[in-house]
Amino acid sequence: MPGGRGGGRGRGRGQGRRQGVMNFLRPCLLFLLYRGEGHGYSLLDGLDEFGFRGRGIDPSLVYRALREMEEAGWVASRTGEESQGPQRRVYRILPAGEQHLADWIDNLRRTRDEIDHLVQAYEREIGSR
Amino acid sequence: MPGGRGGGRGRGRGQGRRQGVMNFLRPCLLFLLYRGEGHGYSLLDGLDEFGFRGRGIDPSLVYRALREMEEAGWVASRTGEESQGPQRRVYRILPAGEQHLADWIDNLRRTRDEIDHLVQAYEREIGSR
DNA sequence: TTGTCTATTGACAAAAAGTCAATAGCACCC
DNA sequence: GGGTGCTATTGACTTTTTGTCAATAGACAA
Repeated sequence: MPGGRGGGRGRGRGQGRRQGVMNFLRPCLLFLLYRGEGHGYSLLDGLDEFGFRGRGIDPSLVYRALREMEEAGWVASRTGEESQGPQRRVYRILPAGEQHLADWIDNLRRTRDEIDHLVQAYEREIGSR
Repeated sequence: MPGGRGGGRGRGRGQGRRQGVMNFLRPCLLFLLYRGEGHGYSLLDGLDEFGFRGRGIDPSLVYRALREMEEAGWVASRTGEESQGPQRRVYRILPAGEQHLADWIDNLRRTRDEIDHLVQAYEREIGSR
């Protein structure tokens, strides 16, 4: 996603949107859950590995994504785990979510290859000038 | 862009949106113009190379993208070229557009690598189970 | 009580993307 | 001449996606 992986806050309300970032967020979250259950903020921290540096995304976006995936039946949650503040809502992946993740990874491979194709075509064009 | 590169028409008005597709469209168009000027429908056909199969995107989206890039100062157009129908509007890239394309390609490399990172992390996780 | 940190939810608003209508011009056929 | 099909472009309505920030809750410390 061109320009879609930048960090930092937007530039005011609704401007400078990083395109497709939520679209990458969901597979990242699903994968983190694949590795093990977690709650909102712990998953937010885990996103560091995928380019979302230093809580580089608004926490409410994480919660929205988790809620949507739960509504889709890919993950389930329970409340009750103690924390330093309010109780945590802990999410875990479901079999349907694992299947969806596998499909998503396939799509991501395809996407990666298509981006690569454009990059290489550009490099060839540059090299021939 | 997961699921965002599928072909074919959507499934009714506004449903089943292919996410981020316009976001990939613009660098593709800009690259095609980098290789040589063209008009709307010729560029639409040129997109075949990048996964937009068989005019796999609505022509009006191509024209919109071209218009926006012209407003941004990356490309310029002229009318007057004869066709089998109405006159064509032929687009060509400008120096600002070439610079923007170079930046965009850099971003795309980064995006490709970030997607690859997730894919590989998933494969490692699968392999260790 | 106030401040800070963890933790979650929600709603408004802007941006991005999709569909399809409308129009124009040429060639060909009946 | 009128109709059809193809090339070619523009536009507007609608839906979907994404970002910001407000609000609330609970624990702990000063």
